[in-house]
Amino acid sequence: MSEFSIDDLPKQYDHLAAQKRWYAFWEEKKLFHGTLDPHKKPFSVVIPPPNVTGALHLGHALNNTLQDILVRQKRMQGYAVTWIPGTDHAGIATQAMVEKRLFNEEGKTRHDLGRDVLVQRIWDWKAAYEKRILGQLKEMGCSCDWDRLRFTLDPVCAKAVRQTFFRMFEAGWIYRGKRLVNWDTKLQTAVADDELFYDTVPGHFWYLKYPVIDPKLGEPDSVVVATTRPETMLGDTAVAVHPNPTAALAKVEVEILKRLETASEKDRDDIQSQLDEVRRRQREELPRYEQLAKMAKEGRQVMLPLVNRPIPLVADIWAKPELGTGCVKITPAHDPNDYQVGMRQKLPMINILNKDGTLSPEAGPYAGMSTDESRQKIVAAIESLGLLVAVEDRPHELPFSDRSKTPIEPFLNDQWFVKMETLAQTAMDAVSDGRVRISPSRYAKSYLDWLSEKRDWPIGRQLWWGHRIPIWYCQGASESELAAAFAGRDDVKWRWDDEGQQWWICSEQTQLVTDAVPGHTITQEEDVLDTWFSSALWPHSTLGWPEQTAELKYWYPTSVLITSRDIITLWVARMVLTGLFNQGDVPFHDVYIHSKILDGFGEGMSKSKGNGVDPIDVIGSFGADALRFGLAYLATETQDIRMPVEFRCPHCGASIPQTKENRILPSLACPKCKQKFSTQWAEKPEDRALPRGSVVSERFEIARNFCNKLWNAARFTMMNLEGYTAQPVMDADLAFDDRWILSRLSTVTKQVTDALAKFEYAEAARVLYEFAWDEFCSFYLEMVKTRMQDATQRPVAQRVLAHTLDTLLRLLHPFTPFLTEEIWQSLGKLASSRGLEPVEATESIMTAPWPEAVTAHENPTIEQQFAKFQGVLGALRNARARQNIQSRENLAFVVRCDAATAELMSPMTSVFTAMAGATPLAWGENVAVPALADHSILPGMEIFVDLAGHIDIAAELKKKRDELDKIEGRIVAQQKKLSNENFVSRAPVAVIEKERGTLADLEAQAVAVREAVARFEAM
RNA sequence: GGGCGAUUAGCUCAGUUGGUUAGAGCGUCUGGUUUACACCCAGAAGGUCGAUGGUUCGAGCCCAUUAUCGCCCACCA
Repeated sequence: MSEFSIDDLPKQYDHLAAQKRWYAFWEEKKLFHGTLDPHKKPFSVVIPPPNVTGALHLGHALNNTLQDILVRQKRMQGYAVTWIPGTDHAGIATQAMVEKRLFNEEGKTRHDLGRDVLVQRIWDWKAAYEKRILGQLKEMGCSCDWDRLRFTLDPVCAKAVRQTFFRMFEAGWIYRGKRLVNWDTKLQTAVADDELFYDTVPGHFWYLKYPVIDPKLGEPDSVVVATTRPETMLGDTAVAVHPNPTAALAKVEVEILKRLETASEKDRDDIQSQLDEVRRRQREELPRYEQLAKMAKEGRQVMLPLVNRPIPLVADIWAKPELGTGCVKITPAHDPNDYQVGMRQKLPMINILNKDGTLSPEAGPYAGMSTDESRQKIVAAIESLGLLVAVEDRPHELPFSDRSKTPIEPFLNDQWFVKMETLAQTAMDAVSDGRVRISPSRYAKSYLDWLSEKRDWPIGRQLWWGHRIPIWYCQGASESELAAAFAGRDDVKWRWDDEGQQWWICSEQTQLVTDAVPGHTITQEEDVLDTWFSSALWPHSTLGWPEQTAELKYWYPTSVLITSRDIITLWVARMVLTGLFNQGDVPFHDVYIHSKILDGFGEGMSKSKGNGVDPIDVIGSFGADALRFGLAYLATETQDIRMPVEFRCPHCGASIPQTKENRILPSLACPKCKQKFSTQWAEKPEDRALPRGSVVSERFEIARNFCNKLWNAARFTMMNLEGYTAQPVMDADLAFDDRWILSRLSTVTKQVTDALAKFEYAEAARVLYEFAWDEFCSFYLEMVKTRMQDATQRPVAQRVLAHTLDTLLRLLHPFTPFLTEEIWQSLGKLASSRGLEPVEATESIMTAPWPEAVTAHENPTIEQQFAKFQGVLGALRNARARQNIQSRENLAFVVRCDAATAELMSPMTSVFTAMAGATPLAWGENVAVPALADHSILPGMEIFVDLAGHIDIAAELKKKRDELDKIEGRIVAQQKKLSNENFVSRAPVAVIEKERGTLADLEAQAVAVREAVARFEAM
């Protein structure tokens, strides 16, 4: 090891060097790895696996920082700790990214490549992004247990997925139903909800007349339905009317009346017109509605025009008598609500669309046409039959595919579901009875509300990237053939599918051979499972379930899950229910939901908006320690973190605030140096050739400055450790400032430990920031300076200083791991043994014990006395600034105070000289007051700074008179309060006493100020 | 439409169970090359706590109403 010299330490903390050095050191020493230790309590955390769709942004940085803080603290507290890292295959999103690139760069769709080739391409993408993501985590300093790295498509996860599916199939909870998907007809793929955008396009509302078949006398001869998509009439299988329109309208009327009572002036007209409309319908339409309801119950039919198909009138509550014509056409295959009606009324479902968006053979003469074309033809044909009642213009909000920019067709697909009745209840119970605690507690409500609907979980996805559903279809075989084929196997189950007239065979195996059933061919389901199906298993699948491994037994249930609020339902709830189902125990005891990071406009960050910030950019500018400390400092409980974003010019370092306009440009010119730089949108070669401007936020400056402050405090400490020897420090050896800092240190230790236990990261960071800066640096270090000059005081001062820094470093380590390790290592070279009862420092701060509060050091009296000292110092500095006296001019002052205060303060002469450039001449009750003085008043003290030759008497007199006015005003207010009979008789005695004390104080001040006024007046 | 949250200094945010004169950082202004730190030091200015009403001796904090913004969920024949 080379000779260590303080001079090697630069004035500014070199974060990049420290990050590289110490991360490698920790990995080499295997400090992140948690070993199964029966003598230690386990503490385990699974990472919310980031999607391999792209690089991490600041939201991930926050999430992982908060986990790492906890994990590092627990390690120091002596737990056996593992933080299991990994990534998620993110089915839809990842396949979409790859397909998008394929389309943009090669003009191909997935069908051009085929399943195997596309999946291979996605694996390549995954490899690249996983590497990037893991690199980002490491740069942030995350102490993940890399030996346990997982990916949701790993064989071990795949096995857990198949086993879970198999067990659910066995339980009878897997079934096949219908679900509406957003179908992109151009790319011929299902599109996720968040890949849609909505646009309002001009459209029409068409009123179509369907003739009633054989109307009886007095009955209407037709019904009128309204639609924005007339072509779907080809798939109509019913017309619905409300079964009890009288009651329904009455109910609506009551609701409107209720709203009218509480309505604001502005809404009143609107609500009133709704009421008028309902009443009109009650008068004019009700008889017809009632008649239709009666006809529906009699099973009457109407004739679907063009197709000439009789379809039933059905009585269903989906038809609202207060809306439209009161009659609704039902197209079960192309609308989710109509689908529900179709299920209730047992209607046939006719799919009139092909996957390319053209009309299917079911559309008869219109087959093969586009929807637009068929719409025109159908409207024209209906009009020619005289069945078009009216056309209204009506702007319509249509969903579009973000990828192909074409309109989305709602498409009802066959889909696999999991029944949630039982599973949801178990997950609700786990939170209701406290086995899983969600904090902040308000989020338990969204969890419970969502689960209580017990909506079945659609688990199939029409994709190629993911866990293929372990179901095989077999047609034409008899049950005895199946029983024979799978005799003696408990890893295969089958069920008859009445609708498809086939067997469903479910197997835990990766592959069932196509001729597993002799004489019949079996084929595997094409679809893959929802991404959340595999992430739901994450806490136990990562530990080797279904094998009951030692790992699983030791680490499961995990200790805490830290995540963001938008996936409480999608992910957290499902982890709880699968954990209970598979392992019989909750997956974690605590869930902490942290805030979200927003940009300067209050919008969530996302890559597509261009306001996302790469943590690596922040680390480059400010350092990983500043990134982490800054995030923790901002992570308060309720408030989302608003973070104005700026570009940093790579040429001159200037900051260019990000606006909604400039954040989507491929390149920008720096307003300061006029040179151009590129952004994340750079695609053209000329843009890509420019240097890249990083995207950062100035909100990390506070943390960067703090890190540098701490760095310099450590430098100062080490500069003063020459001749340091480790020896126990006796209580009697301690100086006033030692007692004070040790008292504060113990309190701070307690506060930080408590705050972290409650996930109050911002509170912990704030306490540490204020202690380190305002107390340790601003006071303790300054006071120690004078003691370091004195050979008799120096040894104790060195020991307490080294001890305090040592403890502070350990408290800060979870927040700023690199910085604290860097200092720890340097400090170790000068003072390897530290503490009031010295012990040898550990080889890494990571393995140092978490500080314990020392209650014996906590001393309120010392803290009060110290506050007095700070008061005097403040008054002196104030006086200097007020009188505009240069700092090199030494001042003299006297303090009028009681004997005890005098005794306390008089030994501190040199401190006042050093810290305020002022020398006390006398302390006590009867001090001689300088004729011309700056006068300030503190509780129990009056400070007179001798101003001979410095000030303007008239100005000073005015100041004093103003001050007196102020004090007298407050005395009047205070007297009024105390003479208020209500206050005196009702407020607690302690409060009244406090108010009386305040009044006495004010009166004393008034006396002193009057005296000062008199003195000036006499001059 | 339902649920949740926010609104405090120019900006970004703290503010413990209601109790003296509501705090911090940045920014602004004044003054500083005090050998740890200009990513610093010493000071100053700046707020009727979104609005209205209520409870209370006392409200930034509790209750009701309301406005604005954000998020989640549902829905839009």
